[in-house]
Amino acid sequence: MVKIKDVAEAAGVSTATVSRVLANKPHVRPEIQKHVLKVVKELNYRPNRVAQNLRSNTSKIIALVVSDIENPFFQRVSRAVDDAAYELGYIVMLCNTDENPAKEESCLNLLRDENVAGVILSPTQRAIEKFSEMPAMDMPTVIIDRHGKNLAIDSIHIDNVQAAHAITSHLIEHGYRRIGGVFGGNSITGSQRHEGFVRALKDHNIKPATDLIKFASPREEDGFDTTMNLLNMQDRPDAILTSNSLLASGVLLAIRECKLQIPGDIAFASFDDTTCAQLFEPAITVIDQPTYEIGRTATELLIKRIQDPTRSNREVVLKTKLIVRKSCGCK
Amino acid sequence: MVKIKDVAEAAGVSTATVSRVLANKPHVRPEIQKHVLKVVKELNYRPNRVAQNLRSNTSKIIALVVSDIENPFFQRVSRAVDDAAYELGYIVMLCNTDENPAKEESCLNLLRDENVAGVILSPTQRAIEKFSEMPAMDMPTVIIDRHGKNLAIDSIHIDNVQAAHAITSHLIEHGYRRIGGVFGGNSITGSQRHEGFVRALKDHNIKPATDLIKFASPREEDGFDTTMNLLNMQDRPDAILTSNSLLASGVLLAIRECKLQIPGDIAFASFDDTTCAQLFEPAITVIDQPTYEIGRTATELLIKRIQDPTRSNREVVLKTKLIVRKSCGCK
DNA sequence: CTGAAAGCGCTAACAT
DNA sequence: ATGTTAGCGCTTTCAG
Repeated sequence: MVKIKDVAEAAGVSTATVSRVLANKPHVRPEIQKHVLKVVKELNYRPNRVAQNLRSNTSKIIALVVSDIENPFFQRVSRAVDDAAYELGYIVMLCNTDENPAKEESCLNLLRDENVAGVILSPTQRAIEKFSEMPAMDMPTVIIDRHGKNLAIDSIHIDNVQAAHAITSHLIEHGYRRIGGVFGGNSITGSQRHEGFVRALKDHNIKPATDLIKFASPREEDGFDTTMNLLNMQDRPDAILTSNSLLASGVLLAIRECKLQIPGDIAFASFDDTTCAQLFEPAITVIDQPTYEIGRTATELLIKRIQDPTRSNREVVLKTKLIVRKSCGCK
Repeated sequence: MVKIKDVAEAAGVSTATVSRVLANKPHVRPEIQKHVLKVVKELNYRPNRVAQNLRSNTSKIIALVVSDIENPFFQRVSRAVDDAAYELGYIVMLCNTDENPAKEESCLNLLRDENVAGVILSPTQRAIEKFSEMPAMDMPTVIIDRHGKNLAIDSIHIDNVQAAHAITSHLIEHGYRRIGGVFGGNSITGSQRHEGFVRALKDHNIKPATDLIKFASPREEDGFDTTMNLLNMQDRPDAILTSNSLLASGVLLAIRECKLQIPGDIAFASFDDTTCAQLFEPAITVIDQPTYEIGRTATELLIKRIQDPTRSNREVVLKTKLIVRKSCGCK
């Protein structure tokens, strides 16, 4: 491997000069600069990022830590982060916490050990609560998808309560009354959407039936099982809302298993406008989140914070869109 | 930040001893070992991975470089890689090449600059061809999804030709004769599946109609556009096969746009058993790849190679499964 | 069994 | 404008 010393010798200058040229620092004679660059190219020299990192405490790696790598929401976000990071000369490290605080902590610590430049994080409930106690949190960080109320940190998210309220109200206004809710368990997102759901019911003078409200881990199988329970009740719901697309698949599978028609026998609505939601017959009414924009904005916020750690914190709230389709036609 | 020197001083030993203890090296008195460990814990010391990397040339980061981060196939693979890596104490860096050789090269170079421990790569055609000339390829590498014939490298993939042959034959045996093919353009995978498709036709004495064979970039919109062309022909196909799930969505959208029934008006089959393929009515006949296993195996192969760079290369070929569903019922 | 000291490849004072 | 040199935090000979 060719190192800076080799370049310096070949060019007949000191390593300091080579370093200056490569960093585009001033105080280098243009002719020398040119010559060094030529030698760099000839020798095919590439600076060792590890050494640069150790010496100057800078890194070109940012990390994206998500709670569920298989959720289409995060997949779309990570595409956006990857695009934006690449444009800005960074590469991204993707980590998955499975909504598991221990895994999250170990992951964050590892990232700090690696001295990454910053982190985009969808935190667990626990991380939000213990934020200040987590040593890893001295890294530049931006939080996505969730947020702590008064945390001194950049965050970007949607108004989950409002979005859930909107889509639930839509169901109610189309005549549905016994609405079942299947929410992601032990995630902030899930509980906020649950809150919006309950509020919408109350705002329409419907008493939330606790037996119609379920929490499940955000996986297809759990969505399926939970829904089967719901559908096997003596007085089954006339509509179901889920808080994410993984659960949605499970719900749909269960509805089919019970040979129920949508929306004739039961209406359905969900979060996240996936291809599947569009392709399904009837197409699914959903809350569409600006996923790509969330990822891009998060990356840009993070890079800005890396460049200026003292800048004031921002909380960006992005608008969602209710996309009305056939899956909850009038009752 | 507490460093090894702090630990050494607090424990009344040298940094060398602390290092030995932490690396579980022999020749340390048990009592000293115990004491050092205690101090490490008290001080909450964590070794700086960057310094370790620089000094000893070892890293705990492996990279996963995929051609399309939005393809469910790679998403499932990356979940598997992430799981396996985590278990083995590594973290993974995810990069996306968009099937773009320039982006791929720049990404690989960056990874080498960062001195990552190894790479799992779904290479572009060009990378396979120019393999030996790519400086980045001195990293431990395992290739997934694609493979070069006589490359001295670990690889893991399925038999694309055989799989495409099988699913095409299935269509033919169900009476379809004018079968359209929509394949991923400029990817090895796409062309191999195309090859299997053509072979199956020939083996059944059907002359491949060039106007029924299309290549598209693996995105929903391109699948849609391409299929619209196919469906607007005077003598449209009676069945369509696509080589990946992103294209499949586009095809399905186009078929709906033309108000055609599956399989009544037109049959459909594809690669990759996604949730969507199961949920769609009628459910889609697909070739199911062992995606999770591909990711796990790749990770395990990579770590083994990292630990022993001299070990002989392996080419692992995994079996696929034809899952027959309603989308190509008898004509 | 343990410590002193040399460097991994680079950057940034500090000299000149 | 350029070179000299001292580390960044760690591991690893080499002595003892």
